[in-house]
Amino acid sequence: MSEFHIYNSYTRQKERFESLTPGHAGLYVCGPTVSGESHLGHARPYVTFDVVQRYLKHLGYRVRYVRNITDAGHFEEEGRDAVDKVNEKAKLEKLEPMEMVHKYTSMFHKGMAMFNCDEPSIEPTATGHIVEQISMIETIIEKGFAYEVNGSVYFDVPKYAAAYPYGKLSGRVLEDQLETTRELDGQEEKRNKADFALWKKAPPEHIMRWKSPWGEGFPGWHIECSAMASKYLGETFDIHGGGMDLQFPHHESEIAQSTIAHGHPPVRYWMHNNMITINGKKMGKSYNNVIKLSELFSGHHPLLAQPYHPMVVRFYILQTHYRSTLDFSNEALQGSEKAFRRLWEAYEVLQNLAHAGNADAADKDLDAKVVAWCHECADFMNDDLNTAKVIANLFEMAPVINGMKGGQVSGNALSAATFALVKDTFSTYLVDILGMQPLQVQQTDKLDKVLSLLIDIRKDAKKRKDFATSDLIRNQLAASGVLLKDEKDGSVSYTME
RNA sequence: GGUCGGAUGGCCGAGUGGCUAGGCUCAGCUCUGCAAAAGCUGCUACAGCGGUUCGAAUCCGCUUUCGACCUCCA
Repeated sequence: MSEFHIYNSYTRQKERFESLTPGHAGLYVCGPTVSGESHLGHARPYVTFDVVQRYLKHLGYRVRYVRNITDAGHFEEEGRDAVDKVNEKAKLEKLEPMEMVHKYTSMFHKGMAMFNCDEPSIEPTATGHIVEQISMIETIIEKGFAYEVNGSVYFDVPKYAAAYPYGKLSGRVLEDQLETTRELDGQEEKRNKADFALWKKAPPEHIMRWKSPWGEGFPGWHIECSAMASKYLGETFDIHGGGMDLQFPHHESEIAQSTIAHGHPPVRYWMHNNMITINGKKMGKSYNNVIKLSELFSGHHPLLAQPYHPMVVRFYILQTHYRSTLDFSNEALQGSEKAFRRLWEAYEVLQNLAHAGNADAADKDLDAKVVAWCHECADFMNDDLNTAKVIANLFEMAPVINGMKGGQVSGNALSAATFALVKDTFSTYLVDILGMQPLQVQQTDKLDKVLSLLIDIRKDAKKRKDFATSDLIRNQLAASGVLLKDEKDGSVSYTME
């Protein structure tokens, strides 16, 4: 595809992306609830939409990327008491709510940085936008689609559904929702079971509470995203992203609220990433099968055979299409680690490779293939972000690059222009768009000098056929995580684990 | 129960009518003092049963089976 196409969850088909304001693109992604540490499952949407954002920039758009921090408002409905989720956890940990929110927000930011996710342009917090949320609720009440009961405000879903396509996004029928047998808090207050809360009255023990026209309380489940998205991206904006599990009720409610408040639907393209599963089951708090990011990076978890570098995880995620489920296993992660090491090394080899300078390709067939592989990368990205195929094409070129270094492919096989195209394709796609970084930390000069010394001693030993010494140096260094490699030309390189 | 989406080689995972996806593993070879790396070669699958078609992993139907959502969830 020669233009960017996105699978729109709302229409259930691929559509050509066309931004509302030429040259600009607005992207909103549902961010984390900072009442706990992020886990592997959370990494998927943030990596996915980081690539979306990077690709839009690559296409020349100026992107405003908004990702919220939910630091209040969502409440759990366990048992009879509706409690603010943030509030409850804070009590357990004997932390001030803001203290805990800060802690997990900070951890989240560190995790995102390790994944090399670009920071959003705006990262609004729910607690910082209570005024906007109240104002939006007032508008909905004025328009007659919400009602107040006992200090709480509910959205009138059946009334909305009579005039608008409620349930279209999530493929739901309102009648089914009305038959819910589950006992929910505040159910007796609602006019209809399908109604959802816009504002909840705070019980006395609730710490997080704000004054409102309806008394002291806190915002309902979904209003924060609608209020903040419209504030920073406009009443209609281009892309709204998030996990598939948010389609209902979260995103469906967002559409309903915004449609009433603003008179039209809020989002032009809905994008939903699929879940990460573990042993075939979704990774989620309710399944008790989560692997937290810190556990993933340290390897301290019963299900982990080893630690995994954030870049390995990122690569693993991008090797699969974002709308497919991705099953976790040590075997798969280990495979990705090896694969990524090989691909990145090919990229590094490419950086240091000199081309013969010939204008015409000596191997026309190979040259044509390589050119096609490079050009296809754009088509794959344009076809609903097929990062898996982009990576596959980069792998196709790895043997060519390594072969040019090792002598299996002659230095003039490709034309100078094609060689430059390969270099550009790798840095553009692997680094800029997929956002990959090296696994190794940059060595310090001092360490480099020490290693050079050891390498020289070993070279000398090899000359004297003193293999006992040369192998001792190599093996001891390997035990310390420094791997020596004898190159074909007699030089020695090293990599660090 | 309702709605939706899957079932691809030892493993992971692309792919909506015809062309070897790719990665990892494994085996053999080349190179190498040995090793590692790299290169080459091999392993050719689409849950089952019908149907449409010159031709189906890909379209249709049925069966089996797994999962997601319907409740906070990325």
